[in-house]
Amino acid sequence: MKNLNMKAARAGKDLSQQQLAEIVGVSRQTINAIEKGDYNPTIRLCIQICKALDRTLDELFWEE
Amino acid sequence: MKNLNMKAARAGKDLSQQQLAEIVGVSRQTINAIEKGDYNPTIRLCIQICKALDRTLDELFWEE
DNA sequence: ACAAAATGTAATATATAGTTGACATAATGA
DNA sequence: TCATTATGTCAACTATATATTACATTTTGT
Repeated sequence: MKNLNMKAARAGKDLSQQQLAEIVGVSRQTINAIEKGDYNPTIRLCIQICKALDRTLDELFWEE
Repeated sequence: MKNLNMKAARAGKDLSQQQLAEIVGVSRQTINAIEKGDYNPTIRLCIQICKALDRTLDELFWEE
């Protein structure tokens, strides 16, 4: 399922997928795939993304 | 680094590594490795573990 | 309308998450 | 003390997260 929280938080920081990818040290495609929701990143990458976007794990990655 | 929060939460539910592994559908070695801290589980597994232990991602997996 | 940037999406390759089986030691209870 | 269960750890395997390259489409600014 799509990660719209992450997309919104990234937009709120005015970062492109490319820019976020560079900050957290992964490829643009990885960021794209996570937002698109068709895969399952590692917790360390999630934590990196949270720190880059000033959000918590629960805010960006929790799902019921 | 060791995940003592997870170890404590599991103890609080009186579950063995084996039992938790069965609940979340991974091997006992995987649970052991996560608690021992020498690797990087996927977010979906983290969420499964959180649900099994009635904790949130931030409570069990956030790290400064 | 045009150009540039951002995003979506393949295919192939590599690193590593997670499995399986096995064995050793530590902890627990009868 | 003895048997059982829980935990730690290793080696070899399989599945999948992530990289790289490439190209198409959509968005944005002028």
